[in-house]
Amino acid sequence: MNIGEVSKNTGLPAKTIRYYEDIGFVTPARGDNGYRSFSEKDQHKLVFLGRARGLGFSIEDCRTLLALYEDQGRASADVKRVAQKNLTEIDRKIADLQAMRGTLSHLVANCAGDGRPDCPILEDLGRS
Amino acid sequence: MNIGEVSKNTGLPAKTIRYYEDIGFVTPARGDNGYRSFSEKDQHKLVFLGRARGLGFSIEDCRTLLALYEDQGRASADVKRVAQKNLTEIDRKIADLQAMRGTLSHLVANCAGDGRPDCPILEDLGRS
DNA sequence: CATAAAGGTTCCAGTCACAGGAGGGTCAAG
DNA sequence: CTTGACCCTCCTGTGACTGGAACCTTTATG
Repeated sequence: MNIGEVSKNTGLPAKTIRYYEDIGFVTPARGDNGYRSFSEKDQHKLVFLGRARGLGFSIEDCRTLLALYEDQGRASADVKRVAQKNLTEIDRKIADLQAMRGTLSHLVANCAGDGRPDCPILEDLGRS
Repeated sequence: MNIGEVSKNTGLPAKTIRYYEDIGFVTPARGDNGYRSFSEKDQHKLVFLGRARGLGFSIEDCRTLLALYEDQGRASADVKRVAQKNLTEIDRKIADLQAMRGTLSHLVANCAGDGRPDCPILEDLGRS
């Protein structure tokens, strides 16, 4: 398969797939014309990576997860630890955003949003 | 004031303050020794910026907000629009993270996390 | 058969908002 | 006089791609 078809099948942009090759996630064969030639296995790996990224795993975590995926002798504890760490990080990000949201929505609600210059949003940002 | 004191007062790293000068947020005077010399007003701007960044506004939005802050003839509608856009963006990010969290917490909860290789997390990522 | 569109290739630069570090100058205390 | 704490500029790196230039190959069409 050429990169375009794999892109369509996996939902990953061709640019991203080339990048994933660069960083060693896949090593597709090459045709006589220099075009990448992806196997089913390559494509399957890319689907795996797309899902892992979609769950917020970093590239380095994806590398770990992919290695575990291909290691039949893995311990599920190793997988769980990586996932748990990511989950904790996601919770932290959510909490940060909720805090921002709390303050910001309050300020927005109290701003008249008309032609006058008085604005509680700027007052809050500039309070001494 | 030297950059160190301003850093302490504002909570912003000196590196960040220099960066904010680079991008035109502040233009502190310079002493004969080449050191930056910050006025109260410079410091106040930096506090403003630190708060705005803390509420998730992008650098470009901060630029807009700072300009509005210093424009006595502003319309609060302009401020509100910027803030509302940021709020919408924050909500989108929260929703994305909540979706990840939902899937991931479910998978983590179902993973034994022991020495055996069977793992619902990898099974989900690798499903065909 | 010529050509044009669509797809492929590499390589370099840009994104965002800084952080780290090298290599140096300046200032206050002992 | 030296030591250590500041300060300066300039360059590079971060994460995970994305955009674009310049070029080659394949496929469809007149």
